[in-house]
Amino acid sequence: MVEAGSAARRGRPRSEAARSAVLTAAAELALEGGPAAATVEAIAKRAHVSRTTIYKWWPSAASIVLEGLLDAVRASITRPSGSTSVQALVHHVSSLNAILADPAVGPLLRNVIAASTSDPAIERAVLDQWIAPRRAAVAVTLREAVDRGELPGDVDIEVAVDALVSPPYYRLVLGMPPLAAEAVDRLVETVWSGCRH
Amino acid sequence: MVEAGSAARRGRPRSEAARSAVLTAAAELALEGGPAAATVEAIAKRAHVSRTTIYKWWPSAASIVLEGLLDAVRASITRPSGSTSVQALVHHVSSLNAILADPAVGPLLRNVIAASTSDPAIERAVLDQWIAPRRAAVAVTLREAVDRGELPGDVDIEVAVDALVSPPYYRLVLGMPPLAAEAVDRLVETVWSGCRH
Amino acid sequence: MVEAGSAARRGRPRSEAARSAVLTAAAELALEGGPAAATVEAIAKRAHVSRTTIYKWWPSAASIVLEGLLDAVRASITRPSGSTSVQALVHHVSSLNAILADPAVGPLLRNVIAASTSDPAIERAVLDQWIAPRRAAVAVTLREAVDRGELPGDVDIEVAVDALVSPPYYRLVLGMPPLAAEAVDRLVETVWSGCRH
Amino acid sequence: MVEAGSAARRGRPRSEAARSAVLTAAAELALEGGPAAATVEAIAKRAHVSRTTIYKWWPSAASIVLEGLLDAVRASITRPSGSTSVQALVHHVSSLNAILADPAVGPLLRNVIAASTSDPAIERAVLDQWIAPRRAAVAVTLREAVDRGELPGDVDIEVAVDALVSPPYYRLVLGMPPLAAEAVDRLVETVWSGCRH
DNA sequence: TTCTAATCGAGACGGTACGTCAGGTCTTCTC
DNA sequence: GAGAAGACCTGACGTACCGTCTCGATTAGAA
Repeated sequence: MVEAGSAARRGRPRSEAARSAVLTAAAELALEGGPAAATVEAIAKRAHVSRTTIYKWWPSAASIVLEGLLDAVRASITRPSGSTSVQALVHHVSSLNAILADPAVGPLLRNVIAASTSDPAIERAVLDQWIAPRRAAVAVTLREAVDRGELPGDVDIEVAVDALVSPPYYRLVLGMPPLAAEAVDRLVETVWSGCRH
Repeated sequence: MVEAGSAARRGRPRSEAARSAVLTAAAELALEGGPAAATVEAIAKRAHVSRTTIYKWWPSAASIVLEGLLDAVRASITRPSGSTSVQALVHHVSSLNAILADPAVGPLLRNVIAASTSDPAIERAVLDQWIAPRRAAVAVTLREAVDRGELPGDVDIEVAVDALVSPPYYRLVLGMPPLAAEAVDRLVETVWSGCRH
Repeated sequence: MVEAGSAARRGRPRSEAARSAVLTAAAELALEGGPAAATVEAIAKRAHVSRTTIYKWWPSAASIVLEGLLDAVRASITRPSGSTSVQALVHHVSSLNAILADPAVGPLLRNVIAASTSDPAIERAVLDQWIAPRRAAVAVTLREAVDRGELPGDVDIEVAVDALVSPPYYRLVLGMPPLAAEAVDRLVETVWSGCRH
Repeated sequence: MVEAGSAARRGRPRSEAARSAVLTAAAELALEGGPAAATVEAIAKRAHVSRTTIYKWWPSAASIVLEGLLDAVRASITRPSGSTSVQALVHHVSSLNAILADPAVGPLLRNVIAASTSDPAIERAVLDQWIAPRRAAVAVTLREAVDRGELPGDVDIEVAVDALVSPPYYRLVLGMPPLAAEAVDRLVETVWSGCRH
């Protein structure tokens, strides 16, 4: 999709100012007034960008919010070097929980997840670009623990990942209060020791 | 909402036929065409009921779907007598998972949860009438296990409930495949033994 | 199209206020700013009527202008009793010329004729409801003159009608100055005596 | 607009291929799909020319159609030498009628006339470059007849011209069937003898 | 031969209006 | 008084063209 260096491109280049204004406006509107407020029309007006330009680059308002979200939390999956498996898991789940509890991120993600119900493209993007990499990070940590003999070889990784990452999403999506930090610790400990029999 | 016997009521009584036709039409439309298809307009047309009547009794299309949902799975929370704690938990989580995986229920609930994002009334109703009773059933079972000494007294019930019930919702809402029956078994076993240290 | 007395009609009746506000607004806009100004959007705004209501009753902006035009000049075809054939023809052509030269009518008709180029429905309506009755009035007068022996029996009525009524339209549509009253007199005299050989 | 010989112009010269491709494409589109089809966008696409180029040379789609029209029928006004006045008039009106009835010309002219309603530049061009020369040819013939004593000196030339040339335009613009050849003959005879008293 | 001036093509952009859809409200008549 | 029918307003949708604006590529005469 992106040319390698030289590639001369004809025509007027895309306006980066317009793109970022749209992303910002969408996020602000969604945070202020909920998903219903982030219409293409309102975004265009606030971003001082024409509606046609928006439709040229994005298929729906939800896709704009999603792109802004992915931009904002890009590279937020880190694994602390020199730590025990449990510490690594706590780090993963804690940072996931923190992101979802962040008042500037959680509501946006909730909107996007709601939109994914009626828009397969959004659903795919959420799964591929948001869910999958985060599940993978947890799964890798668990598999390394199995390799090191810390966990038995018959552990069902998928089930363990589900138990670890579901609660923050569940609470976000249903409008329940987010997990406290200590609750996250207990959750990880419970699942970890449950995996060891 | 429903009066007790005596009140006599003047005028034409509410049509039960209209109510059930509306609920059925809403469910069918939502299953056939997703959330976007279950508009008040379409429901009215399919149910052969006037739009005015619908607006008189329900505030939104989502509330109709929710009411139909609650009608359909009323009294679906049962606890098998004469069973071990683990068996009871497996029963609870399995039946929850089965309901959410049911192609006639899951999509509807997913719609309603999506609608709860932008409608506080729906959010409240989902929490109070759907989520709370099911969490309570699991929590009661866990507390009984603590009382019987099967689990230590310092178990964090809320965390354990989260770990047990979140995965089916998480998978439903994100459009992932539902948990297999054996995965449910392993999930309960993992959390149960994790709670025992 | 309209029911005779009894018919009782269910539902909210059509708003006559809205209809006339739309017709007035369309005429005003078309007179002020030319055909390009009389958009459905602008008409709706000026008439304080919603766009949807307009689309419910009219298929296009031009059809609104046309309806207003037909309303305004309804029953404008009269034939003076007790007059010679030539006087009757002068009357017909003069009043046609006056209407087309009327600054409150001519421009509107010109707009509608322009719209008829790209809209067959408008074209049909103009021919049937505007052109045909006026041609018929002239043709009747000519045929009566033939019957009375004032004109020979082999006169080509259609050709004579064309010669009499075309010039005012021609001048209107091309933006030329309208015919003066005396020019109309001379036109009728010329065609009349030309028909007598 | 056109340079006097020598001037030599620097820079890339205007592409004649582009010009004629645009004129052809505009005519084809207008004939196929009516005035609404001949948009600048569609013309550009069919002519394989960029929109910018079109806007550089023409102010509107209608002006393109008009230019093509004038190109096509240039020098179509001829007067047959050695003929009576009536024959010359019949020749003029017949060829005008034939041009307007030509399925490759009439619809285009009708489009352009419609566009003249909302575009003063088009209106001017139509009057100056299309209408005026044709009226002049007829008027000259009539004046020669007066000079030769075939017509009385008090003939109103303008009125006579109107009566002769209006009908074909009138019928074209309103979508009526064109005049038959014999009808043209009768029209000229009627007006001619009407002018002689 | 390089400059320089004009063209042409490609495509992004801000706009305006389109015609449609759904949400809600209101008015009238019927059961 | 409930319900049906239907007119109405509001607001957003996604699309089509408009006319303007950068760009780069091309083509010639002029320095």
